[in-house]
Amino acid sequence: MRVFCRNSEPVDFCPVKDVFDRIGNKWTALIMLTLGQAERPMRYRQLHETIGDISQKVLTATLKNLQEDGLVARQVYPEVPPRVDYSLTAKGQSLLPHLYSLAEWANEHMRGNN
Amino acid sequence: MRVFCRNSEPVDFCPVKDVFDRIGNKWTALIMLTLGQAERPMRYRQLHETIGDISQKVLTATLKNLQEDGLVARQVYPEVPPRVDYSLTAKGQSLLPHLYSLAEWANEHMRGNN
DNA sequence: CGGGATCCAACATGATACTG
DNA sequence: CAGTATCATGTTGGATCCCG
Repeated sequence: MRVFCRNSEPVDFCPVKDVFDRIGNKWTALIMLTLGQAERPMRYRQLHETIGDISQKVLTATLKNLQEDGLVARQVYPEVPPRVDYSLTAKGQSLLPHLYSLAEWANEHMRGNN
Repeated sequence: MRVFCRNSEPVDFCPVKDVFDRIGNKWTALIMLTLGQAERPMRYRQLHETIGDISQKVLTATLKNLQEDGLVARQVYPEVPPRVDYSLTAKGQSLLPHLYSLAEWANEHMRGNN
């Protein structure tokens, strides 16, 4: 099965391009790994503090995209103050091993030249 | 081995973030897969025609980055008209399987929602 | 607490024309 | 042929303030 595309045969879907379009931004992969490593769902603030440098706006937007892609589940509790939990969906978990192996590759081959 | 990072322990190197910083742009992964699938080195124009939509400027810049990261080798032949061949280095080839598995994941999980 | 709204700087990408 | 130079535009990410 061809997972990339050529110009000669016009395609509607180019797996390698599309997946990087989705998860190739600055924070997506790190957010997913962070959620994947937690045993339980994480609250918004917990996620924000764990990741660290990310701005509220971008964290919120990235989580929203992940939710739309079906990779992350968002659970709202009708409490005051509000509480929102985030966790990986089954689909999100299925992506995790690939992110890990990429990260491991980087750990072995990219130290020092960054 | 931890391949992602936390804010609590300041790190100089965050594999998952850094690898996506490098190969997470619009064309890098597709270029690598294209080079990886060819048996022989590819000329600049050949690469350009195979990829299709990419502009000259971006193709040149991306190849330059790949070269600086040691993922792609650039061979110049002192001919007229000039001839330049591109191929994956061993390091570049070692990344290939991870790109493939990501693309395969996309092929199975992302069709239709793009 | 978990955002939304706004404004802005930086960067990535693209179109076009030109060149050794 | 394989680029470079320039200009224009789109997109991303961040800072700040505000709100239920």
